[in-house]
Amino acid sequence: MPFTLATWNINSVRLREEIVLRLMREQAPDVLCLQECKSPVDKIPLEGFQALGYTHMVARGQKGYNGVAILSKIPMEDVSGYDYAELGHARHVAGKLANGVTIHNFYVPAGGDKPDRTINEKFGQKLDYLRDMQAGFLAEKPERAILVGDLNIAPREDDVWDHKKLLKVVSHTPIEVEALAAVQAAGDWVDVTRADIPEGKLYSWWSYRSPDWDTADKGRRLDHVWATPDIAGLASGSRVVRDVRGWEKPSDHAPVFATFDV
DNA sequence: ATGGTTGCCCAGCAA
Repeated sequence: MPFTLATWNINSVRLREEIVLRLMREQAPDVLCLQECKSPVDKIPLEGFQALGYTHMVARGQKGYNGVAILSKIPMEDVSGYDYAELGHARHVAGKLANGVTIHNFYVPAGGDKPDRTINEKFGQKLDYLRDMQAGFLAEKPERAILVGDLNIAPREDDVWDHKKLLKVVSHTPIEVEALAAVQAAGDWVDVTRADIPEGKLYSWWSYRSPDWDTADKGRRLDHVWATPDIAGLASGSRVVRDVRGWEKPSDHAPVFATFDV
């Protein structure tokens, strides 16, 4: 049975409950992975989600910051949660679906403004987090797994609006791109979005600070869908639903979708 | 080089 999955940095699930419901109604992914819920787990507004068929959830939360959740129409078991870099942040949750596929949902640290760990502790935390992800996947090779989330790195030149201008901007620096490539190699992860859409500019995030985000189109592809080689070939239909960035009271991220015929 | 916006919750940090 094929299922469709979406990943979306929601930037407060409580403030944006209405547009989560709208996405569920209009796009109806079977599995919806959220990041930056900014809510304790017991304060996530579940009633409306359940009424639309999303009766299963695994989540990690904290007050005010971070927070990840997987909402699913498919039964799902809570399988683990990593605290990479030992930050004490709610940045990872995983669920094993009844079809045997494990979903890892990550919110990688953004890394602050300056791409230099000697003067910016947050950048060091981001690199440490990526290093620990790499070690984790080397220690335990994932199988029949999908990794999604806001990885806060746009790896390719065509994942950003201007490669040269962003080489020293956190999210597109060579050291981050290399660290992300090491994570990907450690788990043999296939970049499903770029396997489906190999050519051309593709973004999933546009800053709130750009007044005319759609026309200016100074975006970055920070949100990713990866899969292990045993199921990556079953993926299709990848897309960024860009319109969502223009909905009322939007998140600064648009959701990324893929379908897996497992 | 700076400031541009938003969310948390009411100051200032994080993104």
